[in-house]
Amino acid sequence: MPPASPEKQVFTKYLEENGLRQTRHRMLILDSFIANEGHRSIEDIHDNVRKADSRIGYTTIYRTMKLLSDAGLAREVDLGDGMTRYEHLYNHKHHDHMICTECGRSIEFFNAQIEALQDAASEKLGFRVQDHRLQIYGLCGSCRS
Amino acid sequence: MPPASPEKQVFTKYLEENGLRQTRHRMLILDSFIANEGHRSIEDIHDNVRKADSRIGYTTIYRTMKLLSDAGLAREVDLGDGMTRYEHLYNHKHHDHMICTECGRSIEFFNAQIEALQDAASEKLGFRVQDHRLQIYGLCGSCRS
DNA sequence: CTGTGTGCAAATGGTTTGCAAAAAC
DNA sequence: GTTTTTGCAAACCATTTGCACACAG
Repeated sequence: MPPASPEKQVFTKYLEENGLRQTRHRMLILDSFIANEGHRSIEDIHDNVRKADSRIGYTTIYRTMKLLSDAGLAREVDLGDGMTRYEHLYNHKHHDHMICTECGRSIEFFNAQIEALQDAASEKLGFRVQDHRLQIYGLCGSCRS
Repeated sequence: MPPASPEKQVFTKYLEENGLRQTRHRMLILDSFIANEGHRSIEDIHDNVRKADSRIGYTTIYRTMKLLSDAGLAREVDLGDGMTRYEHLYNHKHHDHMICTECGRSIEFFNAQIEALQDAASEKLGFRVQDHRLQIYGLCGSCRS
């Protein structure tokens, strides 16, 4: 048997520490989530997980994705399309998003200077930063022509 | 008669240009909106406008706030409390928000360097910026102690 | 008058919840 | 066997829409 993926180890540990059970459904959802990159909606994940077990319901996806977020494996992102999406957090650098208002595609980017300035600006206002989100809206390369 | 406020002039012009009518309800909503600063929900505005005319319904607030946004007088902000809020845009400098995860209060801030870096980072990725939103989550001065 | 604006109630759509049955331990 | 988890359906809640009536131009 191959060693469990680090994400699975993190999740298992999280479940144990919180007195939660390690169920087959939760593990299938984790499997599907780590096997697919991107900004995935509950519907996306549900469709994908159903290939492994067609009896898994929407509700369980909602509840499990919340657990994965708490466990630090997933991050909720709001791309402005009216539904919560989830992206990988484990071993993924923090980043922000540029969202094309024409085609809806989103580009991930990271800028260390912006990050540093945010911290500095916050500290100056007496604010202790926990997290932040930056979305830039505009036209992507293909749509601006 | 005092001259109409600049906001009223902008809105009137917007309505004319788009073949829309200048109704009493729309003007009352604009009055209420420009008379109160802050991040106001539909419910806030509705409660306030009803003091002037108790027959104005929720629906009209929704529809009119959308018009005010289109006219460039209001901006939708998402403070993560599950409802759309509106803030003034006319003669208000662009700014971003720090949101306290403890008390929910939000602080407005502006940092020219961050703005410039965003534009530069976008341009480098072939992105033409139209707008952007930055929310920093953390603990405000009163809550961090 | 003619056509737009409005209020009400009902519909919508993503998300949450109550509860009995199923699964984990 | 006891307790947690799950699926289903119903509830929720902010927002939108259909429609008959009210109002602006």
